[in-house]
This record gives sequence, C-alpha cells and structure tokens, in this order.
Amino acid sequence: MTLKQLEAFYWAVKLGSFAIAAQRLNMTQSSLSKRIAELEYSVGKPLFDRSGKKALPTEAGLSLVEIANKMLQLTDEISSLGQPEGSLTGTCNFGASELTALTWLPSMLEHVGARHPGLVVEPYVDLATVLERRVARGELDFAIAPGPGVASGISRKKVQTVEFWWTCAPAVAPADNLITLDVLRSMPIITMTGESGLTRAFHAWCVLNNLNVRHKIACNNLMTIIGLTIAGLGLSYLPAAFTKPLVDRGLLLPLNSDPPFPAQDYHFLAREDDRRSLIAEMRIIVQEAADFSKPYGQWHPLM
Amino acid sequence: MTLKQLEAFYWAVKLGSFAIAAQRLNMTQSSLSKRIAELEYSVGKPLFDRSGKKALPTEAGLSLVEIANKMLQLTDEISSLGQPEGSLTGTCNFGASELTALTWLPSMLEHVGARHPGLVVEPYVDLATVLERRVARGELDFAIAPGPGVASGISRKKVQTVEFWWTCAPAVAPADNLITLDVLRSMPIITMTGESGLTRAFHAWCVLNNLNVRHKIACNNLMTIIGLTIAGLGLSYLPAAFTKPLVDRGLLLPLNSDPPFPAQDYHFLAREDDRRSLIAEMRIIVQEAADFSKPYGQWHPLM
DNA sequence: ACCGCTTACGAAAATCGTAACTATG
DNA sequence: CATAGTTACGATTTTCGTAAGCGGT
Repeated sequence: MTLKQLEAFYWAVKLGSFAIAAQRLNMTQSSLSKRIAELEYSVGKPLFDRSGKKALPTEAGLSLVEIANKMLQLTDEISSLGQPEGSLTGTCNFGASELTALTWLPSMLEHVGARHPGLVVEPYVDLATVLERRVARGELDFAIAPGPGVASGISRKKVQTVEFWWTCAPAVAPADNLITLDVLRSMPIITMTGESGLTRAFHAWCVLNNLNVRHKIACNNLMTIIGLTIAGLGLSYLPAAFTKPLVDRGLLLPLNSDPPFPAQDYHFLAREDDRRSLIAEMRIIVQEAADFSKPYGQWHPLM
Repeated sequence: MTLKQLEAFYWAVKLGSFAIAAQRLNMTQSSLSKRIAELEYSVGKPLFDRSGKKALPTEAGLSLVEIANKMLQLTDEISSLGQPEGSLTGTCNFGASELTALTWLPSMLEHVGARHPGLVVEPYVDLATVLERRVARGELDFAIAPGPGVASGISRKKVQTVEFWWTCAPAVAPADNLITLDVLRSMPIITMTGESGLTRAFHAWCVLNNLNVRHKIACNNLMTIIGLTIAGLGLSYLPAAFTKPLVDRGLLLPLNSDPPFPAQDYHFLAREDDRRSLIAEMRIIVQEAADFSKPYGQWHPLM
C-alpha cells in the first residue's frame, strides 16, 4: 500500500470517475486504474462496484475513503513542516476566465508565490460554464469567472465589477456611433461561444431588449474576438478598461447603446463543502490581487 | 514522500538507531539510510543531527515522528478493513525463551492464527536477558521469559510457574540421589550461559545456600544441555514436566536437594509505554495458550 | 580500530504511458 | 457507437543489497 495509491483512490471516489481523477492527478487513466487495482489487492476487498458503467465505491471503499482523507491531510501537514507558519503546500488547481488570466493573474500568482512558496499552482483557463462545472465536480479547487453561474453546491463571492462597452472597427462604425436595433440586425455580432459567462449575459441582454439576434461569429477566445473586431468583421462587447489601449490607438471604436451593455460581476467560485484553509486563503489573495482595469506592470497583451 | 520512508524514519527514531531499525524492518542499514535521506530531501529539512556518533532527531524530526505515528496507525486501520472485527493486522515481533518455544509456542501461534489471520508473527528465540533488552529497546513487541528481569520501563505479568529439578545421568548419580554441598563441589554443573534467566536464578540459589560453585559447562541452548546431562557430563537443573519423558525412559535421574531448586515464574514482558491493543490481545492469548507442562499435541522434542 | 552511518554501483522490480481490448448504456 | 475502465507490453525509473568509504569515539 502506498500513498500514491491512496491518493488515486481518494480522488477517484471524490470525483466519481477514474478518467477525471487521472486528469486531476496528471496521469493516465490506465495508471490510475492499475494503482487502484493494486490497492484493492492489498486491502483484500474490492473497493469499487464495477458492474455498472460508472465505478461506484463499495462499502469497504467508503470506509477507506475516510481514512485516506485523514492520511492525505497528514501528508499536507508534513509538507507544511518545512514551510513558514501558516503557509500552504501541495497543489492548487484553479480556473480563470481569459480576461482574468490576461489582466491580474500574474499579480495574483506573485502574491501566492510570496506568501506560499511551497504551493504549486496550476491555473486553467476556460469559459465560465466549463470552469463552473469543473469546480462543481471537484476537478478545480476554485475558479474566477463572470456571472453568478447556475450550478448548485457552489459558493460565490463577488470579486469585482467589470465595465463593458460595445465596440467595432472605426471603418465599419454605425451612424453616430450608436447601436440601434437596426444596427444589431444589420451587422454581424462577434461573441464568445455559448459556454462563456459573457455570452450568457448577452443572451439576457437580448431578452431584455426583445432582441432576436443570430450571432454571425462565435469564438471561444477573447483575444481572437478582439482581433476579429479590429478587422471590421462585426460588433462585439468587450471589457472597457482592458481594450482602452486599442481605442486610444484608434483601432477600436466604443459605441453607445441604450440600454448599455451591463457591467459584469466576476465571482470567486468554490464548492460549498470544501472547507479547506486553502480556499479561504486563496479567496483573500484573489480579493487583494484582483484588478481587471490595470495591466500587469509594463505588460499588457494589447500594448 | 512514501509510507515506507515514514515507517523507516519512525522506527529509526523510536529505536534510536538506524542499524536496529533496519533489522526491525527486515532490510539493510544502507537502504534505510537512503530512505531517510530521501525523506529529508522531500521535507526539505534534516531530520537527524548526525554530528555525533548516534543520529539524534532534530526538532523537525520530532514534529514529524508524531505525524508519522498517526500515519502508521491509519495504515493499521486500513489493513484491518479487510479483516473480521477486532482482528489484528501487521507484524508482531516477539521473543520467547527456548522452553517456551519448545512447549506451548505452537499452541499459541495456532490461537493467533485462528483469531488474527491477518497478523504476521515473527518469534525470536533467545535467552531472557537478551529478550528483555530487546523488548526495552522496542525491537521486540513483547517477550516471554523466566524471572522478573531487571530492566526498567518494562511491564511484567506472570504467565506460569514452572517446576525444576536437579538431574543427572543415572550412571553418575550421587549417593541416595541426593545433592549435597560435596556433590555440587565434586561434579560439574551444566547451566545455560549467564544471559539466561535460569542461570540468574541459579546464582541466587547459590548465594542463598552460601555456595561458591564454578560452572564447568555453560551453554546457550537448553536441548544441548539436556543432551550433555544425559551423556553424564554433569548435573543440571531442568524443567520437570518437560524432561519427565526422559526420566520415564531412564535417561535422566531426578535428584533431591535441600533446599530444592526453586520453581521459576515465567513472565510476559512488554514496554510500559506501549499501549497498542496488539499487546493487550497478545497477553490474553499467551495466558490462554501457556502451558509448559504439556507437549504440543503428539509432538514433544524429547519423545 | 571499531562502530554507525553514507555513498557507489549493478541487478532486480515497480511504475507509467501507448495502444489494444472489453463491457455498458 | 461512444463512453468508462481493463489488459498487454516495453521503456524508463526506482529500489535494494553488497561492498567500499568516512567520521567520530
């Protein structure tokens, strides 16, 4: 019996899937499967009921997962021994929206590195609904994403409000730089794909304005959308502070609309049942580091 | 960090020596040393102060040993999962005097195997003082040995009283089969070596009788002493019930002495600070199985 | 010089990933 | 037929013991 086996088993139960657990532990499903098989052999009893499609823990498995949990907590305690007081160790898997990643993520990681030198961080960038789902499943420890989200069992805390504006390339600007229903119907709209929190907000805005739009272009990458907008391929709603440099350089034109595109609240998402101090500490650091309006030092992806 | 490393480290601290810990874990000192070095690397701090001759645990080492202890308890808990309720698992290292080993040890191991099929037992046969020292050091979980012993920090519980008699070969029997001071001075005495509990008792008996004997023959093996006695090489004090078959066959002659050689109390020895349920359970089994007077089933080494 | 621990090194074993396989819904 | 997990197998890595090295008493 090894700690690796117990760790694999613990996550397999916690995440309810061998494949996802393997992903969480940076290994292949095959290896994880074998580790669990070894553990079952050494315990002498099957730990999973494999009759169905999903592997469900047996009674013995449920007893073991309690012990494995204690065991893994002790390993955390051990790795904290070599660290300054109150410092976290281990690995933190978290999610971030692209805007987060491109603005204050470096600042946040600097904070984390300074306070918790023993902590390994693995940021994962994706769209809000993906992040939310992965947090709900336990694949991510927490995430920062726009919108309150919909999943249950998730605790949310607002991090910051981000202003958005409608933009397009100056060459294709509508009359008076004003967005009307006609404009929205006549020009393609470039949005993120449906899994994005912004797109979710956009749909709400459309409903609010009795608008029935057909996106002409949907992309899962914010920087790409900015590029497409600059190229004059359509309208898009973009974070104001983040894209201001492009406006200043005359590459983008902010437009007026009535009502304006609503500001978006970005949230810190974590599982309600996750009481680890890691989560509490990270929430604090996020609060301190979060600033969507400033570039990180001299670096800005758009400058 | 692995469980093996933690186990090695735990025993190295507990036994105060790498070499002894390695022996306890059935591996070489070299491997144990490397395991501990790996553990130190993964913790990031030295766990032992190696400046002196003995490796003393550092402060970090002392913190870790607490956690390692909890961890190993949890592994015990896990291995009990696959076992019937109240059943012990793991390995039990214990000591037994030769007489114990040759009489009721098989019976005891039968009991252990029936009640605790998951327990690995490693009996170690040696003389009383050796057993006592190894119990005191923690190398053995417990031991069954004659005499109360002298070491401190050891809990003792009487198991059984064993009757002894003086014997010799019929051919060399003294007048009236009686042991007198003259006889003791004129005939060689065959005893176990000084580390035996019986020899310790013999010395006490000599002091009691104002006797100044010089052993002619001292051997560390009971069966050998019996053989030497039968060969007529001298007197010896032997366990009565155990050697009765030889008396019945006319190979040995019991002698009278005044005072008689005192009966010996055999004790269950364990460390006072060892509160494991293993010890309590083994003490019970020993009490039940202990019977120095009966052969094991059809088998008797002297029949 | 001995004792206690470490280092060097080669043989043996465990681990891991790719890919093929099996079973379930 | 797509998904979830297992098995086969070869390459790499790890582990372990023998034997030599090293420092302290």
